[in-house]
Amino acid sequence: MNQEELFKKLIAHSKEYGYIFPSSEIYDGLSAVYDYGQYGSELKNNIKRYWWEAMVRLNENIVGIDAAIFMHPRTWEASGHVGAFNDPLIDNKDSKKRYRADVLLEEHIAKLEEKVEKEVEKGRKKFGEAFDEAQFRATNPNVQRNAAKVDEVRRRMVDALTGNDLEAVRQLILDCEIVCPVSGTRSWTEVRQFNLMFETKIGSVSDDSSTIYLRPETAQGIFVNFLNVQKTGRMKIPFGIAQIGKAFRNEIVARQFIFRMREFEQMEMQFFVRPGEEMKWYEHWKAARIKWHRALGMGDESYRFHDHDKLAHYANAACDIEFNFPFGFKELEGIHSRTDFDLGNHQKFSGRKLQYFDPEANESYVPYVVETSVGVDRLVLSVLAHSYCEEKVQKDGEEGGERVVLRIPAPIAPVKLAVLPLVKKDGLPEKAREILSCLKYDFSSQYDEKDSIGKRYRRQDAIGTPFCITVDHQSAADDTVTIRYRDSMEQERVAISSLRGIMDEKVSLRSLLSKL
RNA sequence: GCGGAAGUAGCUCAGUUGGUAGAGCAUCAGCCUUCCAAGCUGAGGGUCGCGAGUUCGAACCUCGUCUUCCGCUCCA
Repeated sequence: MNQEELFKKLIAHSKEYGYIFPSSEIYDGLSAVYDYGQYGSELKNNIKRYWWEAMVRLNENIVGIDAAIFMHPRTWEASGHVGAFNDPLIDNKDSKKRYRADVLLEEHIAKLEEKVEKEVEKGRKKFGEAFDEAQFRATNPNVQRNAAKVDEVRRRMVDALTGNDLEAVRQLILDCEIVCPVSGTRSWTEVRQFNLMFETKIGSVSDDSSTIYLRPETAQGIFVNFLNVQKTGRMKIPFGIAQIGKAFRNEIVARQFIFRMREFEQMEMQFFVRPGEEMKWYEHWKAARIKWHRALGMGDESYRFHDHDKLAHYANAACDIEFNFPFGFKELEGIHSRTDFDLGNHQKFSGRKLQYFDPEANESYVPYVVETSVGVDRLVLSVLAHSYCEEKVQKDGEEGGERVVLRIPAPIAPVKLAVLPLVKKDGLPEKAREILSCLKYDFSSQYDEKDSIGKRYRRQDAIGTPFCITVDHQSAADDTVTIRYRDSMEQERVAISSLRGIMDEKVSLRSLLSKL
């Protein structure tokens, strides 16, 4: 089975077994929005708890908050989202390719500059030792012409972009005679702008100043609370603030199931450090985060780092932790050294001093930030993709049928165990119910007596239940049951009284957290 | 947003040149069963993605629209 087929089957399986449904499906769904079903939400909650406990509980110097989705609009000016999330886009009608208009212009400018340099190079060869570069640049007509063009194009581009004049951007592309790299033609569409932030209104609808945004990232909720947390929590640098919450981006194209959604959930931790020490902590969190992922036991080779060559405007180092999805290695988590960009800008925009007095260094400063930011939905997808498995089953040594099993790591599985009476008579259901009523307080459990025992095992396999506890005729006699393991399909007989201890050891988050 | 493919029961699909919708699995009720799906009996479930048009008549033809997958594009 190739990866594309596997991905399709995974999507179908997720729906059929109550993990993930298209949003508002009875109205034909909503593009790139999905709902988590009865098992999906359990899985997601378990993943979030694993992260939260690894961050907040295991680190004395990290605390968690839950900031509002709505924030003061100035927040997004300070963060740069109002400016940078507006990309002017243009399509070529012949090749049907889409480009960022500003990138096309930048490339054109780069070409012109290259021409200038070539001309200078020619001059250097021609005049040898006697070459006076400044003089040459000032007098050579070819250099002069192209340098003037560069200046003019750049000036017009900046004017058009800052003035938000999209028609002028298009006109400039036409005037420069920029052609599509693919089709080689100049039939361009209008320039359009997409703001990736969702807008809504707060309070009186008639008041223009009431436009607010759904947050496009959770990080800003942490930055604006930096002082609140630092002071009330008596936090000393280095320290971190963690948060799990929804973020919203109106992506032009959002696809690949729950990999890129318009509404998604992030788990972020912003770690505040002394300026100059950020690289040390950047390396520290890189190591800590990959360890966290690998502790899930889905194979070390499923993860890799990808260092960013092109850094965002706020970062001085950045990398992704990528997971091997059915559609290739893609970003799961980002680790960024954000410098003092965010706190510094909020300080500027709010007029409030966002500094920390460091008693050791005996000075005040705006702390530097190292961020870890992971997509919850992507984690869910990585778990499902890695867990989904179709395999042949042997019966009495002969080839039997096939089974579909979700090999979800037990500590995050939605259902931990199912209690099954071997048959629906002879007092076995009663005994099974008794066991269930003891275990259900500690573990997410199910009870099933319908159909043959084999069929019930398959049902539990399909939703990823790691353990089935089967009550048989021997159970009534000596108070033992069998534990049937999802992955190996093997069984083991244990005393009923030992069940809780055994289950706890196998399914508690402790088993993951202790590896960190 | 562009191009390609698709949309019929919870899932996988059939459905003749247009004539009032079917199967398997799944689900539910009951029977039978001492360990890895597919034993027996019965039941529920679909205005064929949605909306128009053509037609005496549309799941089928035409147009529009929504959604999904693939490619392009984009991605703090």
